[in-house]
Amino acid sequence: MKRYNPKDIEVKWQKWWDDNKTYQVDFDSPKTKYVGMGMFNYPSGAGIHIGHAMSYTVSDVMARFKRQQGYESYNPIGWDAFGLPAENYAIKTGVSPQANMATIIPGYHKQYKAMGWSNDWSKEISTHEPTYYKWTQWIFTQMFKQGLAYQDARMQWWCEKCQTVLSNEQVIDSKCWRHDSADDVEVAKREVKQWFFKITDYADELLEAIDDLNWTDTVKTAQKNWIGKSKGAEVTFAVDASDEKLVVFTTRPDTLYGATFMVLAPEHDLVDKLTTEPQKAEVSNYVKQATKKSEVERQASKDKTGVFTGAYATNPINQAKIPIWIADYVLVGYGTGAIMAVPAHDERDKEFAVKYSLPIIKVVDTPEDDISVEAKMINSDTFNGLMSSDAREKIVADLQVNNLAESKTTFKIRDWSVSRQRYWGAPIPIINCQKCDQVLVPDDQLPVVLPELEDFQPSGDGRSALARASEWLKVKCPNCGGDAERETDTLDTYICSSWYMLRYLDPHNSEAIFNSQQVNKWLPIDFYNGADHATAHMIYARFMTRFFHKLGLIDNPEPFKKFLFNGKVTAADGQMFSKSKGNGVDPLEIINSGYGADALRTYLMFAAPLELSAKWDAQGVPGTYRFLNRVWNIVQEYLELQPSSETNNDAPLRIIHPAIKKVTSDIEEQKYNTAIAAMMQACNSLYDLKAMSGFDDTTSWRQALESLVMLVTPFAPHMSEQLWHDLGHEDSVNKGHWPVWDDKFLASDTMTIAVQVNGKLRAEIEVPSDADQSAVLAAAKANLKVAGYLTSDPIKTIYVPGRLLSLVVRA
RNA sequence: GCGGAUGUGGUGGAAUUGGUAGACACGCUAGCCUUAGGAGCUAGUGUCGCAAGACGUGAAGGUUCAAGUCCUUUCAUCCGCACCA
Repeated sequence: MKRYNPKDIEVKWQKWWDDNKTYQVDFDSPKTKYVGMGMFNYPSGAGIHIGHAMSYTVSDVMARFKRQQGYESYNPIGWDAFGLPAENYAIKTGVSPQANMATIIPGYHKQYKAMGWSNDWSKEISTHEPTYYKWTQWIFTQMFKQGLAYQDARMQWWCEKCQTVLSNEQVIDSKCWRHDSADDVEVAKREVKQWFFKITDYADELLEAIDDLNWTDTVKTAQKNWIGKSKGAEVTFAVDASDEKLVVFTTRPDTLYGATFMVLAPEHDLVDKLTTEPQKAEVSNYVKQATKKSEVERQASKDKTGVFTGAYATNPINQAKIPIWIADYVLVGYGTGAIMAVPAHDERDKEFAVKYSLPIIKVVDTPEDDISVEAKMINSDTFNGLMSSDAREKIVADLQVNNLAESKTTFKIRDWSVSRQRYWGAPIPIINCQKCDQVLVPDDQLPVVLPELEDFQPSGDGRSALARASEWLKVKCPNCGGDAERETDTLDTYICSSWYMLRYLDPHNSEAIFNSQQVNKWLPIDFYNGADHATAHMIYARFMTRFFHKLGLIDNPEPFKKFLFNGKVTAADGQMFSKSKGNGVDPLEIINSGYGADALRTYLMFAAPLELSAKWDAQGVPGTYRFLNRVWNIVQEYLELQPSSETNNDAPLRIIHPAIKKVTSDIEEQKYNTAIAAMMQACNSLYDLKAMSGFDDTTSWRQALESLVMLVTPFAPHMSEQLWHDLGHEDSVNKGHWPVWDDKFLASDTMTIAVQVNGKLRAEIEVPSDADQSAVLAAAKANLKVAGYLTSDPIKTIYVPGRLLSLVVRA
């Protein structure tokens, strides 16, 4: 009998699929489209590890499943090639990132193909190719034209090692995400001119649309918190002995009578102007200290510190004079950078008031000052007795008459900082002209090609190595024709990865970013998964898609229909796989050791529910290997015996049809572990049946075995392709072959009913499937064991049809 | 601190959503078989107990004929966010 030997089979079918273009998608196909994909991969020298293998198999199974069901199913492939590691490697070795990618990416090809992923390689893209980043740059020009790209000097995180600014999410535990080991220093803030995309303009719609997304709740909540909408009001306070107005944001204008002092962020514009002469020294000292500290350092110690400015403000509601302080617990980037402090009803203000002996006035009559409880107003003049929610509206309305307040909504999300002072990225298509200021590179001159260099060290003045590419740098202003210089900043790689899914849908278009009609046909991405980036990347991709929607380029404002935030595979000790720890497991190791990709894929999908993270257990692969081996062997035995009896025995069908139903619905919901368990169970039952009655009834057996092969295909595509062909087929099982169950094979002749007496299981009885309650009851009473517990007639009888009979007797 | 999730045998995990807890695997034990193979087959494997039986889903209460599932309190672990006014 032919033995299961993955080594021979897998390579053979991988080649056959390539030759037959099995996974090549026809964008114009009349079939219903389906797109299943995992998150963009960043190609590093280390190659993929088991964690990647798990993630990409999840979407591959989905794409294969749909392809088998007859969809035109697309599993796209591409590389998020720009980014720091390749550049740092270039600085260290002198090997250009271009050359480096040219050797790294083929290694990925090898791994991806060995895993048996059904990618359409004819549509491969990479973000570092000018044919791609031409359009990344084009997006920048569109943002600029729409007023959504702007430059501004900001305090930015700066990593000394990277010589670049970092976004908030690239700062982890006060260290750079790339330099987070014990001997790396913490990042600090620096004022740098940065380009921003005005994602805040989209904050509201990005938030509103979340509820309708078919995504994991964790991700939806994380995005909501990230966007952080709060409704409140801006209230204007007059400043004593000054024309300046102090505007604060508050979510609780009803507590205005309880405002006993004001607090400005140390960076607030008015600090200098307001500070009185005697306080100047102390205030400037505090400001200096505060700005030197990183935001993370400030947050590390929650002790409230601050100093008095010497100035007073007038509360617009009751003309009370209250002192103005500065303190670093007020953040410059949120609201107006200034607050009215209501120590009676705010923990932070209270702590501050206690420390500096400032008055505390209670204005909402709540137990324990819990302001989230709805209660009546006190100490608030004419508003006393009102419910706080009513007072909230009334106070704003009253002040609004004199323009002293207005309803306002604020967001936590900040504009997206998109420029990086690095070489290995898409150059920002801007020309700086002394006369004309910032001028866009005209569309017909795109792409601005990244020049090849020999030295990749940042220039040291805060600019990238591009500042030394003098020939590239010098350019004529497209506006006035005078001498000008190119922008030396490049774009954040998050931009490259926020629109790639759209490019996948028209990857070779050289005339436009994509063809709208085609993208409209193929959007949204039906299935998307990944173990990271619940917020940043996923919000950016949504923002970008909405932007294209506004431009009229696409109909659908949301890119991803279904998003699965899957768990990670960690090392056996629970640690993350990482290059620095050197604990990565190369999938090729497992595959080449003889178990093959099919067993590895099946194990990874079987080990745990996908949203849970699982520990890598090398013992697990032999387990699924055994299962595949059993599927292989029973098919081979069937073929070898060439049975020819037609006995009308539908037993094999009664085993396989319930499995078809279960597997189909489980895969649809990405419950792969139970889908695989159901296949194992069916396979075991088929073995039992074979032991009992052999391959009785050839036709039923053939149907059962072919169905089993089809069911296994998404997980073990190579083995099942071989079996499919052994069973006499010449086409691919991977395309258009998914079994359909027939309800008539789901039911059996008898059913097992659990019988409980006084809530305890006492017996299981076998009754005909059509037995009604009285028949079941009679059968139960006839059961000796049950009868022994029935000391009297049941005073209560509960029957759950087909499952359980519960009898209650007096104790 | 806030938010989200998770807690079930020696291990990974099932459980039709209030209806037989431990499916399916891993591991382990015993036996069989052999063209000694990353084998295969048979039986067993929650705990206590010779058994009958009792107990058992982080802990403690509660509702119910019936609770892993619902309610109340509580503990632990993981992941986000973190002075957002």
